[in-house]
Amino acid sequence: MSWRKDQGRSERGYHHGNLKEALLQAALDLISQKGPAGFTFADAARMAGVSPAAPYRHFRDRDELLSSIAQRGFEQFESVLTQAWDDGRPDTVTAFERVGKAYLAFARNEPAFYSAMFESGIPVESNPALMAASERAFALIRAAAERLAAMAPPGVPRPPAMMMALHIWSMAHGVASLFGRGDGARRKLPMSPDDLLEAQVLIYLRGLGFPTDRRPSDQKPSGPPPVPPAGGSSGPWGTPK
Amino acid sequence: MSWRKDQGRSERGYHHGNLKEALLQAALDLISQKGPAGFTFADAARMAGVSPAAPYRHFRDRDELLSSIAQRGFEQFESVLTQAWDDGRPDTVTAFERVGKAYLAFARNEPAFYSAMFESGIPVESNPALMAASERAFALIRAAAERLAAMAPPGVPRPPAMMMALHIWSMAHGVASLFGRGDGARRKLPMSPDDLLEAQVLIYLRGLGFPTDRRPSDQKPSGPPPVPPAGGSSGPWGTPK
DNA sequence: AACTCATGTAAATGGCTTTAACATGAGCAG
DNA sequence: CTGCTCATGTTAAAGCCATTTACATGAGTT
Repeated sequence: MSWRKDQGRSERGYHHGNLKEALLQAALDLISQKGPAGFTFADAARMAGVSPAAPYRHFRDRDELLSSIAQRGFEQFESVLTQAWDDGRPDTVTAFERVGKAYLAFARNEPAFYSAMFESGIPVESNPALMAASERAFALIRAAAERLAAMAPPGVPRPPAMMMALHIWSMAHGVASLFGRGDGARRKLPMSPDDLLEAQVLIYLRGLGFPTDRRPSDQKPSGPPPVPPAGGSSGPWGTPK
Repeated sequence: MSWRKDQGRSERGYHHGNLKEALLQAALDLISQKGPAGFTFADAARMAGVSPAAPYRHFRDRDELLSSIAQRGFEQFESVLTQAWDDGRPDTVTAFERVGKAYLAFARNEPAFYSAMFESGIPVESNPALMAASERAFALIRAAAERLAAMAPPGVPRPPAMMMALHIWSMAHGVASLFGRGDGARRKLPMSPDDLLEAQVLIYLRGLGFPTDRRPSDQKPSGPPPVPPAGGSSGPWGTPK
């Protein structure tokens, strides 16, 4: 299977054979190097070994390529989050935290995707497919929030799952975009972005009345844990770790 | 005072007289219209009524102009937050919420500044003046967090103010950049960004053990309010408002 | 073998960025 | 008032991009 164009160099007939993929990959590389702004259509073409006009056979324009990348990004994002969620196993809170870490890991490991998705300035709502992909990703977060909300302690008004989902997303996105980028993060922190987010989410959940000492105590809100006395000896922020 | 170049039109000698300011203003307009990416140096020059090369007498290049704008943005930002904080009057929690609203208002009303500050891709750390301005703005948030932390309920480990500040900033930035932009916000919400953030912060503070029923009960943690039973009848999210 | 259509290329247009050489005129020295 | 000088503008030009149009290639089909 190595007979076709090997590395876009000399060996390649008139036709590339897989240009669309090559362009997406090239763009991804370029974006991770120079940001979504620095990326140029011509560069991607050059990197794929074709003329500057060739990409137009596969993408209406530069923005469409960017949109495609963002869309793929959302798809991978959804996939990654779904795996992390693992349908709430072994228990809802643990799984939820895993999702948070997966979120940050994605932002860190796939800065190109992440910036295409959230910082490229492309109008998400203008592209139905893109928006659908985006919503599928968010749906995972919402589903997880739903499960969390369902195990809210009894006797208190149950928090709207949608609101929780939006809050969680905001926290994750806030941490990721302020501190968690692979690009050598913008600012110095007293703790890792992962820890920062984890503490934040735990505090938030505690604020909703959830027990946050994480045990497989799921599905069993029988013993009324009304509210953990707000910080035993193991708060969400340990001693200077 | 209206004799000088009035609107960059015909009446203007060889020299503009105030080009630097005019360029900054023009860039600001352009960015708010087309985003930090769509903004072009040449456009700004045109808008100011000068040749495309003129701006180079005032800014090394396009990026320096962007940095200048970001810096001014941070300065205004700091000013706005400082006013909102009002040194914690009438009480810490109220003032704190005002800061949150001011944060979102800034992002909404000054999208050009906000995107130059957080989404233009300019490396903050490379420009000392810019970074300093950024840190002064953050210092305000940290100072407020410090005050909040100081009034933490007794008997529980006091949360690190720095961590709180980072958390609050993440929440505000997360909400602002996901939902709170003037550009017709990216997604539909069941509640306003302001309410979303307020609820989030309240839940978070409650998670830290703070009383969140907001009264001028400051400075007076005498009557031990250990923890409000996590959601009386007035949770941070009212009935569908 | 001839056809056709997707996929590439070449060349041209129009912008933008940036630089270099030149022009203006505002402020200051005499 | 007369000149000088330097900050501030202008023109012109090089080099890069995006995008379009006309043309070329060749893979798959008939």
